[in-house]
Amino acid sequence: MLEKPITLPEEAGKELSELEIEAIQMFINFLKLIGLPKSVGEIYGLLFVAPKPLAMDEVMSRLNISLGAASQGLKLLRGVGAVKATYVPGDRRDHYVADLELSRFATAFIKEELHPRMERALERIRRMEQLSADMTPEQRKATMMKIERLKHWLEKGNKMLPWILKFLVR
Amino acid sequence: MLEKPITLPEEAGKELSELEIEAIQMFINFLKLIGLPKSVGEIYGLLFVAPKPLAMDEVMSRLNISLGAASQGLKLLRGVGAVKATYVPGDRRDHYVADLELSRFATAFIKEELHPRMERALERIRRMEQLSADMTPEQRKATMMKIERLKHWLEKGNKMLPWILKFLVR
DNA sequence: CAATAATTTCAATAAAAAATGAAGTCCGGA
DNA sequence: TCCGGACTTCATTTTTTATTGAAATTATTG
Repeated sequence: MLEKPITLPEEAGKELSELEIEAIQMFINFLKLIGLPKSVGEIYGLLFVAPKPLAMDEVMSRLNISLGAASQGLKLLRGVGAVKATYVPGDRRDHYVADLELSRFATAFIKEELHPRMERALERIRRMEQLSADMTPEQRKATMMKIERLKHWLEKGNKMLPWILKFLVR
Repeated sequence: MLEKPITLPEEAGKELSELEIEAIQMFINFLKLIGLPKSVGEIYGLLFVAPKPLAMDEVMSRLNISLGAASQGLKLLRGVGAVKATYVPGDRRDHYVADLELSRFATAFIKEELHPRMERALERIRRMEQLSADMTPEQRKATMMKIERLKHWLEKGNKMLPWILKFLVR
């Protein structure tokens, strides 16, 4: 084993720079939009402007968040491809870098939130069509019209998604 | 005043039909996506399939939600244009109908959530550019590259929005 | 204009979501 | 194989958000 670098307080706990603060706030706001918790925005924001890979405990101490939040946040970000683990020689810890391709958030959102909900909505619509079968003709007509509207809208959304994705990715 | 129709329990508190339940669950899920609370989804779902305008207390008793939730939910829905008040002769209460144009939710979301956040993000980016001024040339270069990425992405989003809106609305 | 129904508001409460940190697991190296 | 740091998990706590319902406000009508 090489020299133990003693405690090496390094920059652990160092104050956040103004740049970091701006980036972090920006990502907190954006990721909140797609339902991600503050801590995830903080982590991504910090890594986004970081000039070099950061280890989990650096993330923790810079942001003053707990071990659990750091671990779970990084896990989620890795899961959507927004953060990558990199190897740093001579250090046992994993180090993380932000993937700068912002569209990863959009694609993850579409894949994990939008798509499943659309599927379930279509199921419900099918069920509604069945249920409208035993209605008075008059009621049935009105109901079918509404259901048609719903379907139409969902289809429109579904058609738009691939287009949006193509536009966002690269 | 005409004959007082006595208590007229009418259909107040009547069980929800299966059709209503499907519609309600569908809208709970969808509206949650854009950050609206469950009660709002319930109200809109109920009104969406209702064959006639409903008064606030009907909404309350059918859904078993409180006076406050009904009032606030209807207010919000009226605010985004998703629900209209209609006049019902001989009844003092307001009656509400769902506007079937689903795109109202999308446009409200874009106008009230997305747009403001984009504006604020652009301000932050400007601030970040200023801050990067006093950095070492090397750091500055790396930072500016990242900022460019952000800008590029925001612009892309901004360009896409009108298109999406045009597509969704009618 | 009094009486009362309909609705809004908002402080208090409940419910849901996120953060914490201790206990447990998983390595990698000696 | 045993040790110790790095990380993960998850029951508990904290924070945030939504709901409730009583009081205040605003009609409506007789």
